[in-house]
Amino acid sequence: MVGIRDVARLAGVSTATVTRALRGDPSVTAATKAKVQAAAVQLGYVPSAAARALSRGHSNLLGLFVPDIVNPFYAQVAQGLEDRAAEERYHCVIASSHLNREREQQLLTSFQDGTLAGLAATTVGSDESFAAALTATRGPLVLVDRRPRGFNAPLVRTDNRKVTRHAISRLFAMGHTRIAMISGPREFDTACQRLSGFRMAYQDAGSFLPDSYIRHGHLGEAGGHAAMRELLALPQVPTAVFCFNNLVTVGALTAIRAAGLKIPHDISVLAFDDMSLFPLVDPPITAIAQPAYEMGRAAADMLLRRLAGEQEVTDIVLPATLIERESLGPPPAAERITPPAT
Amino acid sequence: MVGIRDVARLAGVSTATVTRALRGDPSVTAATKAKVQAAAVQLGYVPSAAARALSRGHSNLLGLFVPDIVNPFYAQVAQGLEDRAAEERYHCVIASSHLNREREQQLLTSFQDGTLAGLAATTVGSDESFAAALTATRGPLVLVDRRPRGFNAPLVRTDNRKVTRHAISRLFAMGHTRIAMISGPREFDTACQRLSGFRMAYQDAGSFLPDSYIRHGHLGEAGGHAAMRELLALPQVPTAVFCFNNLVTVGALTAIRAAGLKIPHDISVLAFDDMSLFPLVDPPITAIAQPAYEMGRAAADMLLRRLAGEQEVTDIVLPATLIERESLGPPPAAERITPPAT
DNA sequence: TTGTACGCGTTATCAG
DNA sequence: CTGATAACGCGTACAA
Repeated sequence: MVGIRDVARLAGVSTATVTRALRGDPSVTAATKAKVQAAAVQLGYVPSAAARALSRGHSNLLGLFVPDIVNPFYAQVAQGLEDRAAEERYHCVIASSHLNREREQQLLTSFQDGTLAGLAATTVGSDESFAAALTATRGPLVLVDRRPRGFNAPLVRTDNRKVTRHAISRLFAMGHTRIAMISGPREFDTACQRLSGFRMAYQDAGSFLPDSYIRHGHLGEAGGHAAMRELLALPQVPTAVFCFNNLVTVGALTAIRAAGLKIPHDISVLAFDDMSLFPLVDPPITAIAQPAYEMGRAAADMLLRRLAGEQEVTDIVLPATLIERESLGPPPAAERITPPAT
Repeated sequence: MVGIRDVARLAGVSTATVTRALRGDPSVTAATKAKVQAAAVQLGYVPSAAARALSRGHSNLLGLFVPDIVNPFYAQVAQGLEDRAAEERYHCVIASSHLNREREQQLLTSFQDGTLAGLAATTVGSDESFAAALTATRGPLVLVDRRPRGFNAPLVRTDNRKVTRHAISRLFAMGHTRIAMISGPREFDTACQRLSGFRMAYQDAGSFLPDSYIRHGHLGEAGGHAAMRELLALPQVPTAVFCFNNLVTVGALTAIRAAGLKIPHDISVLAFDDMSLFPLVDPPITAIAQPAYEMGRAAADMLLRRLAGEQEVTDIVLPATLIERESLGPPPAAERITPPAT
């Protein structure tokens, strides 16, 4: 283990000078700097991260807590975060909570030990103890995608309501009157916002929205699948579905296929969150794409700024865009003739 | 910042006892242990990760270097690694190299500073300096998926040759005689192994394999796309294609679609690496699925074992499985009548 | 069983 | 511009 003292000795200077020289401190003669650097490379000296962290008071690690790194949306957020962090010589600790409270708590604890200089998180926990743990943290905190109740950390998100309203209006424009939504848990502000946009589109169209067309609390492929089955079992089957997120969409798609229905001929499908394979799906899926990568970058940026001393870090809202493919079409002919009861 | 001394004071013991009590050392009275724990929770004491790492000589962080965390294959590896690591209270630092040598070197340096206790990596670098850097590392190293030349670290991989040979034989059994392969870089041992299995299947079938049916050095969606276009421009268009990996498959699929060809009617497609959306693609893609999650777990396990003092850690080969869907079919009728010109 | 005291490798303060 | 030295917070021989 070659340490800073070895370098200092070889270069004929003090350890303090070594630090300064290596950090490029302007108050060091070019000559000394050269000597030190030469000694450092000759010895293959690399400063100890642990010692540095202990001395400086914080590490060069940014944390990212997400529900599931396998979900491409979060993987992209991670990529954005990492790329931005790398620019500042930071690295990323990525952890998946699987939407599990215990795991989240456990992760939080490991953050309290100062392993991380800052944390970007998409959490599910909204209970008191959780919020307390998250707030009583060592470094800056940034929320990604959604903000659970009781948190006041800055958030980076997309304009859920606006895009949703816009996208759903397209469906109405195509002649649909019976559009359903498979929504997420009521506690998710994202679910609320998307639902809000959905409702606004209904109002804009002057249509009536039966409660049964909104399936709350569905998450993941299984949730999407179950919700879609419920929807298909309704007396008045909807002619279009709006899915809360990518996984829910996949589940819904599977259910529709299992039921032997054709998209968009029998039913139209609109997804929130795009996926790289959506263009190749049968049929290509029309989706609302969130700028996941940019969200990750923005989160890292906010963290970095706070780490650099900046106090005023506020929410940032990024635009999502509707990517039109082929899963949206006019409602089935029969439906156009027989308007829905009620 | 509440430190160990505060806890010691409140509990009326020494710092040494605090450490021992908290670590569950058997040489501590149940009574003292209780006192200490009470004091610790009362004060909300959390040991500093940096101080601990400095003192113990290594952190509780495992590193994972992959080409691209957005690639679902690596995301699954990451998930497996993290899950296994979490069992041992380790966390994961994940970094994407984007197959970029410079970035890999940079990442390597940050590993040399002791940030990581161990490293699992899927690297591209095979040059001398890179190997040297990777070997002159602080903690144990495990290779995932492939081993570049010059490395002697243990590897966790799948039996590429065997599955490939098996899968390709299915194609021959269906009547194909003109099967092409879009392969990866020649330096990748994975490419060599899959190519080897491919060739063996050709031998088993007693068929002749023209050089033009093997496209070397293709990677990513762009690579797959380009290679597929070349294949489609051949005088004797192949009746089936085997794609090196998931991204290459996507690119090939896009090219086939752009050419207006139907799968499997006009051409059959076999993918290496499964993807969650393959069942929904038009048509559902038949793929060779690698146990990515298990590979990640295995890698973490090997690292953990070495960290626990075990010396004998050897390669581990996991089985891959062929998942049959609908992208494989008999060759076009015309082809069955007119055998390929040598 | 428990306490004392030192080491881990840097950084940063404060003289010079 | 450079050097000596005190933290940083924990783990652990060694002693009691």
